Amino acid sequence: MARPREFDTEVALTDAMNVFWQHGYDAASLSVLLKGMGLTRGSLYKAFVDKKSLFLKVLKRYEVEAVDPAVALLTTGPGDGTERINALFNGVAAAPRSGDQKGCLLCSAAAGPSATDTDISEVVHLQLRKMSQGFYVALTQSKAHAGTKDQDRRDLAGLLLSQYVGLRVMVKSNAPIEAIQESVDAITKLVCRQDI
Amino acid sequence: MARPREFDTEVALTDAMNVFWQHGYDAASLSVLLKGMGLTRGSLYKAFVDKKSLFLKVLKRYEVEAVDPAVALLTTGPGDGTERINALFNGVAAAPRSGDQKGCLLCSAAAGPSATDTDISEVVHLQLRKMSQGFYVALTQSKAHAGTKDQDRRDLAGLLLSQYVGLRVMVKSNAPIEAIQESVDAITKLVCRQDI
DNA sequence: ACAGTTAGGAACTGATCGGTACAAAACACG
DNA sequence: CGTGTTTTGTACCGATCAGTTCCTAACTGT
Repeated sequence: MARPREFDTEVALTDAMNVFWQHGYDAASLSVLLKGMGLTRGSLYKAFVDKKSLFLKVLKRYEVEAVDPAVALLTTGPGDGTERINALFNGVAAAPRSGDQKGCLLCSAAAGPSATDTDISEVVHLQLRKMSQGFYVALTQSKAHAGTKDQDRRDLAGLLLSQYVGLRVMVKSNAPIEAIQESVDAITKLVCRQDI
Repeated sequence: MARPREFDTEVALTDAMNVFWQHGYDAASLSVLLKGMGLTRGSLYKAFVDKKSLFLKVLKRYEVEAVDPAVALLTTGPGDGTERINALFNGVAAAPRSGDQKGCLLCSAAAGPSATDTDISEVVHLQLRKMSQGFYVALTQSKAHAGTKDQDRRDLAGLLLSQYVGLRVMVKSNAPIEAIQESVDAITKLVCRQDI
């Protein structure tokens, strides 16, 4: 019944995700989004209601596309829990080296619209909590942290989360790579429980 | 000679700082700034050239008003270096408890305009580096880290910096206080070199 | 083939953005 | 008491913002 959509909403959502990822919520204007998604105003508003709704859908997409894989790496990835955490942070440090400075959509959302919009804030912290629990599981599955108290592992997971957010914010802010690398090196020593 | 200014530029700059601090660079529109600073368009542009120039002056002001005191706390504050670092992070966790969620102007600038504006980025990272060196000095003056390698202290200072940025971003993003507290508790254990 | 329904696309809306132009006002100096 | 200089306030600028309107195009079910 009726005229069918000429575009794939899933593809369009992925395109929108990349636009928001690169520009951030506010800076991703409608015209930029339309160009990036390859469709016109009428189509976008028909399919995605408005900008904020689109962004919330994009966040859900980001969860599937980026957060869940990161959590999977932490919880069921190869090697010891310690190695998985290191792998994650090494990935963060590696991105800017290869010219990727767009950081993390979730972290940018936390630093941006999450401050003033409760709907966005809710989704953001749900996903951040997911990450935190991923760290916790990784720590629990780490030989180096096997003997630690549960609360200590929980706190350390919280530390790793805010560390992750801080690092990705710094990457997006054009911080010198050495500053990023210092932090990652320290994290490595920390989770390996070397004497720092 | 000629008509004197009716306002104190230093006071106006402080008012502007508070507006940017609360709203962030982009969200602090001219009309919001004018209202917050208590002056009109003509006066603002005569005295501060344009919005970006005003923000750069505000950043310099923030350095004097917030960054330098924080660095001073870290480097010449009371007690051991470890205690000073703890004092700083406890302050970060205490802010949202008393309703202060505006975070850190510097960290918000890092997450915001620093990504696209090199002038702002330069100033931001100069001040962030200052913070990092503050952490380094505090670690060097800490009994618990007296025996560590210099590079380890440098790396740990980098970690503390990105931790600081991440925490203040999370505070501004309306993160639950427990999540903030977890991180701070972990930091405490870490800098006290307890077994975490 | 035609009616019903929905997508697409362009023109348009009012609001707001940062910034400018300019005249009136307020002072310092002679 | 002017005169020159600077500030102040307001009206205005074009650009852009997110969102709406509305007509046409394209399809489906009968």
